[in-house]
Amino acid sequence: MALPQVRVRFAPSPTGYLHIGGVRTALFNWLFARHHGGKFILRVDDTDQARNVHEALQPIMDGFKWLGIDWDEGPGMGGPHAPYFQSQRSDIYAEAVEKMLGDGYAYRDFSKPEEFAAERQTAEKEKRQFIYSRTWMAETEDEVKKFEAEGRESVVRLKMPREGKCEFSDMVRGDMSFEWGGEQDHVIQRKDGSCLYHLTSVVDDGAFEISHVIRAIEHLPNTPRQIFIAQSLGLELPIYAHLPFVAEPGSSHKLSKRKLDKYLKNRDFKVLYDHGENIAQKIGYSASPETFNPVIVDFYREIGFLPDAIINYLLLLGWSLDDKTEDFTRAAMIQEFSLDRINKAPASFDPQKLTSFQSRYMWRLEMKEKLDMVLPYLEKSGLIQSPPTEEIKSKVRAILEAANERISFAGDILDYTELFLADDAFEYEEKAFRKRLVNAEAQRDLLVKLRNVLPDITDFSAENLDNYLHTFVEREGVGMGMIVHAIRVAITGKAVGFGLFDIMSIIGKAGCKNRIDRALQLVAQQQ
RNA sequence: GGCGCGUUCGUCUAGUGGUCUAGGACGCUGGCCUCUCACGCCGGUAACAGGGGUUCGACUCCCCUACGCGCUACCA
Repeated sequence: MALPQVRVRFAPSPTGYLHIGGVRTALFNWLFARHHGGKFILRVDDTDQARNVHEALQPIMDGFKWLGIDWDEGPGMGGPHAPYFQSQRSDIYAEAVEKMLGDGYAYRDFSKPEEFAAERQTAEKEKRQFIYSRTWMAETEDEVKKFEAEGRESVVRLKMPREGKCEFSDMVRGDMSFEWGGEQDHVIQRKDGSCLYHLTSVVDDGAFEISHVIRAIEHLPNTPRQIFIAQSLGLELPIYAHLPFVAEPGSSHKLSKRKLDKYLKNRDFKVLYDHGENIAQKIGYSASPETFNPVIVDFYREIGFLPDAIINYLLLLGWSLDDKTEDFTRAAMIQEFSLDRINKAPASFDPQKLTSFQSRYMWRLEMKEKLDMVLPYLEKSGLIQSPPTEEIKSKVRAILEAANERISFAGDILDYTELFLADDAFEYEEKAFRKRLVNAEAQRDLLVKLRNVLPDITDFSAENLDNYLHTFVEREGVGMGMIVHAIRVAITGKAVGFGLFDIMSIIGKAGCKNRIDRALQLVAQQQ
């Protein structure tokens, strides 16, 4: 069987944000297209909200661009089947509706909404399946005139078959079979002439020559009526593949951006969110829950995630190559991706695992790339000048080298603000200060001794400081632990951090002296 | 209610009738390393939803039940 040209699409409705679940669906489409050398098309499903489409679409396109998911046809790209906005294709849909009407696959329905609803309610009350009586169906001109004379208005409904089965094969689910009789006469055109999703989607899939429809599982029950529309219009059917949805962390509910409050009760989710919020605060980013939310791609961009880490994580959410491979470059995932290794069960979004991918990707980065990622955060927070001087850059480079795996998100560089603030401007953590300085007399005395010999140290490299301090404690007849903590707190204000000798070297001799003096002074004040 | 889909460690998953006393990863956890934290290394914890079949043999095939989710819109 020769595979036709692969053409797939992702059809977002412009909502103003890019949802992580949507990215996963788009990713699978994109990978499938790239794997087969086909086309990935972006179509804008804006039949409902014609207003502000541009504004609402921009974040979605920006998100995809950032993630490196590019489209061959669609907004900003054009293409042989333009326009790619459904709001600009009404004539095409109207024509399709006329054709279906003419061929008897659809009919004008003059029922009033309340009449139709009444029928449905009756059926529900009697606990039987609702099937429209078609009492107000008009198929001839005379019938139309008769109903119009009564002052009725019409919509166009599908004239669904009521017998037999709709059978099709799904590339993820296998063979599917639905009773036609279970289907409703869905409305495809409103009385104002605008068309509904099922119609527009099928018409466009046909027009764009979509070969494979890869979408979320919630569309599976919609498939029979879409097949009916496609067949009525004489369109070739695409091959369907329905993806399991992305669920909330630790639950089987579909991930939704509206339930942020609820997700924050999940520990792992909250950890990620708080981490992000902390960074956002330091760079003065106003965190609106509309977009600053771990369900939305913008969140990750703001706090310094790597697109590749997100993509790699998402790839494995419902797909796997084998029992061990986890790291995929773009080239590798394009090479290996196939629909038949997609899982059937919903996959729940795990913030911890995403974070672990991010950390690994971050650690592996070349120094230059890491530096480029991190500098904007220092600039935005006002800790360094913009653009940074070479001197600052080499300082940041030294910090990155020393901090190493401690930086997982680019914004984590802001955990080391004390290394950029003036010697008398950073703050001391109260608890650490008390424990390591105020209530540690012996250690403090050692610190004083060290401070006094500080000017004698000519080589302030980390390596030499290491040697020097080891000799120093040896001479004093104590362990390293006796001096290290006091120094750390005195010069950084914190109880934890990366290697002390690195920190000292980065702060420099004068800085260390100033900071130790300041700390000792503060201790004196407290006593 | 009807129809449909799904169900392996807490989570992502491997597994297509015997190689499974079920493998990997994240997490959690014990230890080592060590100036703290992190990294790293070594070890541990933990799963086939339940019940019936089919079969010499079932995580794998069939049926039922339970649970979860979705669709059943003049939303997409």
